[in-house]
Amino acid sequence: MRMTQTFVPVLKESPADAEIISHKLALRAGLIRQTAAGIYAWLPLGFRVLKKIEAIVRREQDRAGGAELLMPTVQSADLWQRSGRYDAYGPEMLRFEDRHGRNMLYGPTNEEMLTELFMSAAASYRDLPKMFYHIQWKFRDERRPRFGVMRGREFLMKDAYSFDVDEEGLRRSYDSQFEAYLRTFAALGLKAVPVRAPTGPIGGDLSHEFHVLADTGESAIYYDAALEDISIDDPEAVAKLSATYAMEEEEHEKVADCPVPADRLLKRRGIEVGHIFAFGSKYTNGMGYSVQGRDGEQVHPLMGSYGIGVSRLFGAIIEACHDEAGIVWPRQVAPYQVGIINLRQGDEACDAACEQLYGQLTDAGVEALYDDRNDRGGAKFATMDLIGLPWQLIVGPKGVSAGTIEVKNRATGERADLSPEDALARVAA
RNA sequence: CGGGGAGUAGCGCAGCCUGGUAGCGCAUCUGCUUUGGGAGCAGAGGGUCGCAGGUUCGAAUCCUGUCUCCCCGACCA
Repeated sequence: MRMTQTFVPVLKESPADAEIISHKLALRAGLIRQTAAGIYAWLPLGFRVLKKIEAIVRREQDRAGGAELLMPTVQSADLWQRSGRYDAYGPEMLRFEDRHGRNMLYGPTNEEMLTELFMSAAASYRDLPKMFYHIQWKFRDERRPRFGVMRGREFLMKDAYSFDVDEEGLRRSYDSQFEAYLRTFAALGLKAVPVRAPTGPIGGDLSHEFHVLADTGESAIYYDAALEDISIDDPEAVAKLSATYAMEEEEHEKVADCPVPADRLLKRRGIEVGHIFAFGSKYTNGMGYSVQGRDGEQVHPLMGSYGIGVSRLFGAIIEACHDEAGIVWPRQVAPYQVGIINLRQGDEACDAACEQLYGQLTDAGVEALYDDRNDRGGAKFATMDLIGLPWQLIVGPKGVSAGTIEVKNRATGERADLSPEDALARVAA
């Protein structure tokens, strides 16, 4: 993509609305624009990142045996009245009427809908187990939206729902999501800590929150340093991790005797990006759904639900991956892998060198953003650092006449003057 | 929802107290000079001062109402 064809409205100064670094950078780098409190438009660059995050989440859900479907954003109130949550949910639920005066709502979650969809067609234990997921926009009318897309009212969420006949099955489903979460966050280039969570009003006895470590994170978490040594490739990783101490500050303070020796107890800040629950028969029982079991009796399937805040991850990644100059995208989610900076737009040799690089990268399937604007070098450097693509190819008259391209690694700052061939090989690796 | 703050050009802000028809920096446009880390000079364009009432000869400025946004707190992916 050429800079002159896309739309990357970068800002030198942070809009006064933004408070935290990820929000400021997302606005300054031209990734998002706020359109109302807690509601954002995703501009071309930001949208590419969001789609990449979503793709990684999807890949790991598929790997875990999830069946993807897509439920609507707008739901009817009846459904929620049947589960009893229409009144219980409170003003966080956005409610409205359609033209016929029917009560509708913009879905804050889909437990009711999915339960009804599946259970109305499942009659036997043979239909189980099942794991469904969808990635859809949701709306929760937060009292106070803040932190940009990390705490928006409209947000993109992956939510999965499992149905099992017995506790062992539920545990297997839960663990498969647990593992999928570990894989997802690792694939995004993030360090995430699974924290045992209080189950609260949802009930059940099994719940974990996943926190991405970032110095500016909202919550403090305490955990056993041993946790960092557990590899995701260890077949026992889930069991080991769930057995390792990790608690949010508030819960940690309630623990009388912390089982972790002081020298191994770490305190870090984190951003909650995922939450998984095993809540059993709450909905199937409440909504009167059962299947026929092996012995002929009717049983209420046991459910779990598993959420990942996809748009929140967007903010969390920036929060975890930036420096003074701007964003430093992990390769896996970068909107483009390579930025080409033409220092002398209009100079025949520079233009030709850039066009050739751009063409070769594109042909090789390497996503490249070519800054072909008629700007000065300084402005292009600042823009490229701000938007944080992993690699920069810097093309100037000196290098071109010497037959070299400067390659800069955004994360390390490392630079090298290479031949065009070597430069391409370097960034395509 | 309680407490606090803000709406003036695309962005950041001043002007308001002490009414007289709007200004600064960045950005934008034109020209010239520049060109390896957000260029210089000269010129130019752009604002119903959130909205609605009211007071006044006259309102960005004073009064009333209203809408929106932000921050702190309690709750959440």
